[in-house]
Amino acid sequence: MKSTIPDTGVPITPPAGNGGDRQEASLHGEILLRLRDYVVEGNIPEGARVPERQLCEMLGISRTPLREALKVLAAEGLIELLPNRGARVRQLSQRDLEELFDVMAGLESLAGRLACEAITDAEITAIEQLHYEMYGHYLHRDMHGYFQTNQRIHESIVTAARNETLKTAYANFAGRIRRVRYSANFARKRQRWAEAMREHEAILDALRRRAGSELSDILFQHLRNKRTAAIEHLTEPQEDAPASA
Amino acid sequence: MKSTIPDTGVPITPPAGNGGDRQEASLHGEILLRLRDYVVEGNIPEGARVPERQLCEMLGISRTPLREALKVLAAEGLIELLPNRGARVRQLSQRDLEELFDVMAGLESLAGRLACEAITDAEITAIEQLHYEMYGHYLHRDMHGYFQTNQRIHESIVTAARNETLKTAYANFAGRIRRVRYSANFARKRQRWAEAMREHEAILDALRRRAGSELSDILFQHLRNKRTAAIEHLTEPQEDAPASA
DNA sequence: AGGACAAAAAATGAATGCAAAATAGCCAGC
DNA sequence: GCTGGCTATTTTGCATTCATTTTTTGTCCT
Repeated sequence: MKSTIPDTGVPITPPAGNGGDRQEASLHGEILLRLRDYVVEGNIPEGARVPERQLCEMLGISRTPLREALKVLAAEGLIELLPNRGARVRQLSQRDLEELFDVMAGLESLAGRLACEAITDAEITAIEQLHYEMYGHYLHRDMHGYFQTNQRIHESIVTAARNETLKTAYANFAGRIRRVRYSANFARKRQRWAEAMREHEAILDALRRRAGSELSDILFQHLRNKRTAAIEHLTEPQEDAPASA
Repeated sequence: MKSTIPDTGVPITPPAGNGGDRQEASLHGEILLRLRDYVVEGNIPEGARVPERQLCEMLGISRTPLREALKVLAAEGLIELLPNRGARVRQLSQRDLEELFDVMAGLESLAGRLACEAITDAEITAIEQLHYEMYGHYLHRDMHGYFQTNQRIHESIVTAARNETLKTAYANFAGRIRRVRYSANFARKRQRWAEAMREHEAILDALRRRAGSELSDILFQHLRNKRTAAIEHLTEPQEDAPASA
């Protein structure tokens, strides 16, 4: 008994309906987007075998476009394709996660450096706004809000870098990590909070001064610390009160 | 007149023969590798339309595995897939190239930083060796040799970073740029040479001292300068010729 | 002669069919 | 009772086929 997928009827979306608004003419493109989200959101257990047949039924399509989508997801590193053995959700070892975090750190570090060359005062103001908002979440111990705002800040920096290639790569790696995040549902350790806030202050400061190489350093360290916290959390899942109420 | 591909009989390899030694069981994987090389090496003119039928005949396969490979190449950014209009070799604008170079700079900068944490004395010695070899090419005005050795040095640094994820991403972006390099066949400007050599000295120095954040900075600047030279070369293809106008 | 429309040809997108490989199920033998 | 080998079923990989869409070409009208 495999029980490949925790099937709940029609998990992804109604097979027929043109669900998402995302403009994507081709069927295979539509499938790709849906499957990617489906995998990223952690709906398939790690390392689970995913028979094409089953996915086809779920999505209401034939195998051809599905297989095309699978190949792309494999190239993106979300799943792996064993020859003659089908697709499995890629299992990330701790080492893989460390590597991913480091690459993310490098990309954000780069984003900060580039942002300093191109960012407008208005954009900085917007980020300051987010920063204060995040500080509010911090004071209210609102982890979820904090986390979301934090993510928006980092995305703003990447956007300010004015580099679509970077942005795409960033989104790709972020997806791979997010998959784990959804599954493990790890949150930041409380004790990291104060430290992270201080680091964010420094980030803003360097950004205001357009100190590219300095910001680059700070961002790398910031992400490195994040990495450490995340890895520790994975090996020791229990941490002070996790769920926000 | 379409003349989509500069067809020379059977351009890629004999359709039947198991050409490459690269172990890749599946046909689609084999196709992917061959097609990628074929595109990277610039055998297809920019923006040229590539009828699937023609590629199928070239490769001696049916359309199914070919289309799978095309989807992957599109995801990698080497080609683009227009709906119902087939695949075209992705045309890189000057802006695209700038972005790519910057991302490469970011990745190498990251590689340098990580390398400082993990590199062994033996690896540093090996890089020093390459450095001297490169210096020899520089003295002999051997651009080709210089270029190759230079590439090996940068690859050594990426390898020393001990991060397979980074290495894969690096290879991907390098491929996209190489495609242009093959096509445009641009080389370094002579006047950049001396400067580049000095920068390499500084790279080695920082590496020896394991000064991660410093090396990160130097590498980024080094690649940035490379970018400037490359872009200038694209707009003004003449080498050494009076850059004035 | 030039342009617009229409039909034919070709190319793409997706579905189906078929062969090979892998998995599982089963029986015999130890 | 367990292991080892053999067969049946499932699943993957690729080729082929069918349905649209696009592109080309030919013709007619102005």
